[in-house]
Amino acid sequence: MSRNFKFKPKPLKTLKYEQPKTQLLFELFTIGSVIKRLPAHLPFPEVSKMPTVVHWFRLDLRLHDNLALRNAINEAENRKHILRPVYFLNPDSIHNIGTNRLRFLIQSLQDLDANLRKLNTRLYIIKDTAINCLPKLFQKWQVKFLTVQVDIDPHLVDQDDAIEKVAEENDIFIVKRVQHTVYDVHSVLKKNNGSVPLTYQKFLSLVQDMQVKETIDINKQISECCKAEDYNSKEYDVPTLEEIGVDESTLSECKYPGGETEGLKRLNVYMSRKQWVCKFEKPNSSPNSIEPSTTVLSPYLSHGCLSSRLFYHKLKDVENGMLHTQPPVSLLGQLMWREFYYTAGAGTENFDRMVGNKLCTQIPWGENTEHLRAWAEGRTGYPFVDAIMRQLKQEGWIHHLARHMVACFLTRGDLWISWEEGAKVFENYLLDYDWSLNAGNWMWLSASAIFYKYFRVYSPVAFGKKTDKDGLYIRKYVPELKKYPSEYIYEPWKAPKSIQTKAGCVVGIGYPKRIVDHDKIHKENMQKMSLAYKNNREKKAMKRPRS
DNA sequence: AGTCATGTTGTCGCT
DNA sequence: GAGCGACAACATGAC
Repeated sequence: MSRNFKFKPKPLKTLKYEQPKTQLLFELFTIGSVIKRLPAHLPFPEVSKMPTVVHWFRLDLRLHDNLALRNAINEAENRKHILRPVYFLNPDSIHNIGTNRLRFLIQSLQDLDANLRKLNTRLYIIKDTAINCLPKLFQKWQVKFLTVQVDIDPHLVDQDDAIEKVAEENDIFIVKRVQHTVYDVHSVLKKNNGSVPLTYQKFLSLVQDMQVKETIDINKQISECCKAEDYNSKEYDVPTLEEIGVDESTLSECKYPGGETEGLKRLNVYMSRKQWVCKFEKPNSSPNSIEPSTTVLSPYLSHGCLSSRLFYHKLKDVENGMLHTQPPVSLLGQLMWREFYYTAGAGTENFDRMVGNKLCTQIPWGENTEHLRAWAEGRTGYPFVDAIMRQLKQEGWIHHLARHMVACFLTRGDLWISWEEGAKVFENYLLDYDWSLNAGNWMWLSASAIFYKYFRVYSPVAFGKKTDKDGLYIRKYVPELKKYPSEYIYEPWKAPKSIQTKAGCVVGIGYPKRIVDHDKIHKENMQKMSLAYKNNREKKAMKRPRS
C-alpha cells in the first residue's frame, strides 16, 4: 500500500473555474485546501435534472466548525445546485467496530440528520461503501462538486486516492479541508524538516507560535431550490441498530450517547467548571472512580461530533486571566497529546504495526491465544485488570491510566503479547477509538516507541490501591468478589479458604485463578525487554557505521 | 563534538 | 508516612 508517510505537500493547483465572486472564492484558496482540476468526461443515463454538490461526511459528524460542509452549502446556493450531504455505511464492512461504538455512530448520524433538517436539508445514508457507490452516484446525481474532510487513517487515505481518481474522470471538483485536528499535521511535519517530532516537548515547541484558526458556524437556512427530488425518500434514512444487525438487548445502558448535540452539551458542562479546568492535572485524576474523573469528550472528538478547535478555543477562554496548570498535565495538554499522536501517525509509515515501522522497537512478542482471550474478556484472575476490561467492554470507555494498566499487563508487564493484538481489541471496544492515538498509545505502553522506561511496570495489585483502597471499582465490575474484605480485594488468592467461602466466591471456582504470577513474570519480561533493546541498538549501529 | 539535564502518569525498600 | 534512589532507557536540545 502506498502511503503518504513523508511530508509531501500536495500542490495547490490553479484553476480555470468560473467562481462566483463570493466568500467561497476566498475560502477555496486558503491554506489547507486541496483542489483538483479535472478533465471532462461523458454524461450517463438516469441522471438527475440538476447538477449536485456533495458533502461526504466521515469523521466530521457535526455542523459547527465544518468548513468543508459550508463550502458545499455555499457552492450549491450560489449555483442553485442540489445539495446532498452523504454518509456511507455498509452493514457488511463494519466488523471491526464493536456494538457499543456502532450505537454511538448511529446516534451521531441521527443527531446529524436532525440538525441538517433544521437547516432545510438532510443526511443521505448510502448503505454501501464509498468505493463501490460513489462513482455511480457521481453520474446518477450529476455531481460537480465534492467536499470532504482530510483524515489521516490510512484506510481513509487509500479510499480518497481511489475516489479522487474516479472524480478526475468525471470532471468533479474536490475540496478537502483540514479540520479534524487543531493544527495541520503536515505543516507541523514540514516545520520539523519533514520528520516526526519524537518527544512531546519538541512537538509543543513546533506548534507554539502556530496560529489556530477561529471556528465557524453554519446556521443559515438552505434555499428550497437546493432540495433534491428524493428529499423525502426513506431509502436514505439513518438505519436502526437492528437494521445493521445489532441486537440492542445485548448492550448495556448507554452512558455516553453519540452526536454533536451531546458533544457540545458535554463540552459546555465541563467548560463552565472553570476552577476544575484550571486545576486539572491528568496524572492526579483517578483511573478507578465509579464516575469518570475526566471529561469523556474523547468519543465526541474521535467521531468529529465535537471540533477539536472549538475545544481548544474554549479552553483558552477559560484559562485566560486565571492561574492554570500547563501541558502536559493540563486539559489543554491532553488535546496537545492528541495532536502529537496525529502528527506521528501521519508522518510514519506502518504506524499501526511493529514490522516496517521506523519508530517501533522490534520486540519478539510471544503468542498465547488463551491468555489473550482471558485478558480481553476480563478473566485474568487479577481483579483490577479484569474490572477494567469489563468496564471497557460494557461501557466503551475507561480512564487513560486504566488503559495504561491493562496495556502494560498484556505486553511488557505480564503476558508478553504484541501490542498489535491489544490495539485490535481496543479498536473493537472503545467508543473513542482513533487510529493514530490507539497505535501511538499502545507503542508508548509497550515501551516500543516514544516511551522507553520499560522497567516502570504497573502492578495489578498496587496501582489501583492508590486511588481506591477498598476496591469499590472492582466490586462494581467484578461483582463475584464484592463481598471480599478490602484486605484481599486486589489479591483474592491470598485470602484463606474460610474467608473465600464466607465471601461466596472461591478462587478457581467462582473467579479464575491468576493466569500468571506477576511478581515472577514481570522480572523475566524486563530481561527480555533489555535484550530486545540491546539487539535494537546493535541493529541501528550496523545500519549507521561510524564515518 | 561531547556532556548533561530533561521528559504525563511505577514499585519497592530504605531512611 | 513522606521522600528518595535504584532498577534493565533513549531522544532532544542547551551549553
